[in-house]
Amino acid sequence: MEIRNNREQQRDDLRNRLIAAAEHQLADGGLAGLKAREVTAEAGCALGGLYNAFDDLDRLILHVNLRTLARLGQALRDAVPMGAAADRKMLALAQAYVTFALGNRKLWAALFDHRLPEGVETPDWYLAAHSVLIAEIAPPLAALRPDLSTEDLMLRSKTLFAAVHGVVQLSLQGRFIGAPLERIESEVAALVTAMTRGL
Amino acid sequence: MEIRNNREQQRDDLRNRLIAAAEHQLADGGLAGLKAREVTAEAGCALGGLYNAFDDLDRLILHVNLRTLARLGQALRDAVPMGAAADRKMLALAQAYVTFALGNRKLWAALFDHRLPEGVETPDWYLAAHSVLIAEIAPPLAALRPDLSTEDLMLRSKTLFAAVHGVVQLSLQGRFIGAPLERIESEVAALVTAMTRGL
DNA sequence: GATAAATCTGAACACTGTTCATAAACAATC
DNA sequence: GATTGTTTATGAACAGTGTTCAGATTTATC
Repeated sequence: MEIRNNREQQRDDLRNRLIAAAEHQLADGGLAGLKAREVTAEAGCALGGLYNAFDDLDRLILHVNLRTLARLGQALRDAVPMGAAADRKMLALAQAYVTFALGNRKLWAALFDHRLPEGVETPDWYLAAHSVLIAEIAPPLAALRPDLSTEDLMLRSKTLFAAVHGVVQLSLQGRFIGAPLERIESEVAALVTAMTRGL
Repeated sequence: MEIRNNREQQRDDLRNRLIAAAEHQLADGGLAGLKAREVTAEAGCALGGLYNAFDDLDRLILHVNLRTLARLGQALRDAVPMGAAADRKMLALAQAYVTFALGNRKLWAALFDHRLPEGVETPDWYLAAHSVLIAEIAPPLAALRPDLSTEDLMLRSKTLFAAVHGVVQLSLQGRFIGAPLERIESEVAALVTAMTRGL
């Protein structure tokens, strides 16, 4: 039988409550607003309970980010118009990324602002979860750039993502040299068009 | 006479010693490694002295970043080859940016990782200091893209910087979807070339 | 029910940034 | 050069963190 005994159920329950509470606090107050005491209060357990369920606050944040990445991945997959031309797909992906960032600002920021302490290496399952960021880019890019080898295609997909991300990030930061919000989409579109144009 | 009395001299001395100490700690251990007690110890003053010289640690970090921006601005200005074609100038600028980031990783990271607490608005002098990031881009871009209006030219300069920055940042972060270090320069070059190609 | 193992609890700890009463140093005036 | 008022320096104390851990509680197994 696969009866998960009460222990495991409660353990998973608590973990999920903690993740949900942390997600809530993170979406509200950003990384700086995430407090162990507030999270455990909202999750309905004692302060120490957090450290039975997770190694530390950083690991809990990683799990929140995991959820955010899953939602972002879904949004990107949903955004690709079936049967459309490759350049249309690319533009749709970029726009979906902008839309997600704008609609989930604090959680999206946590994805890129959070840092593990020096010397602590990122778990593999967390690294792997980031593949959603470029998974949808490679296929249409391959159609637009048949001159690229598989390896170069992967690299260029990462570069294209990073470039779009940079524009969105500096713009949403809103303090330095980013584009004003109402022009992000058009600037990103120009960037994507330039990068996907063949030789 | 412009005899700056002893008070002002000592005050400026202390401020400079604090900035230098903070820069040192920041270059060593990043933002997370900057501690008020270590900084004041290295600067040779009591803990409270920091709060006579600066409002708080955040403001001290802003002053360190100001220095970093000045050095970065100088590096970028030095990188533009006089009399070269505009596209060469653009590539030289991008490469200089990569080189600076690689050679000043923690201080460069502090430029973009540091956040003021919510509700505290960034001082104008700090915002203004960021103009060095795009100052050298606009002139060669104007030559390459005579079709752009002055306003669009500024916006596109920011976008181009942000795109290059995104690639460098995600690569140096080294954990997600960035290019491997040895390929950053070529990817950035491809990005710049694509973005500066005229219509 | 008895026993052993896992889990929960929250007081205590270590380490932060920041404040503030007090002391010291300085500048101005006579 | 003594007096006086102002500025600056000091570091103990404070408030807010994340994290630990000995003891209490719950759960699973026999």
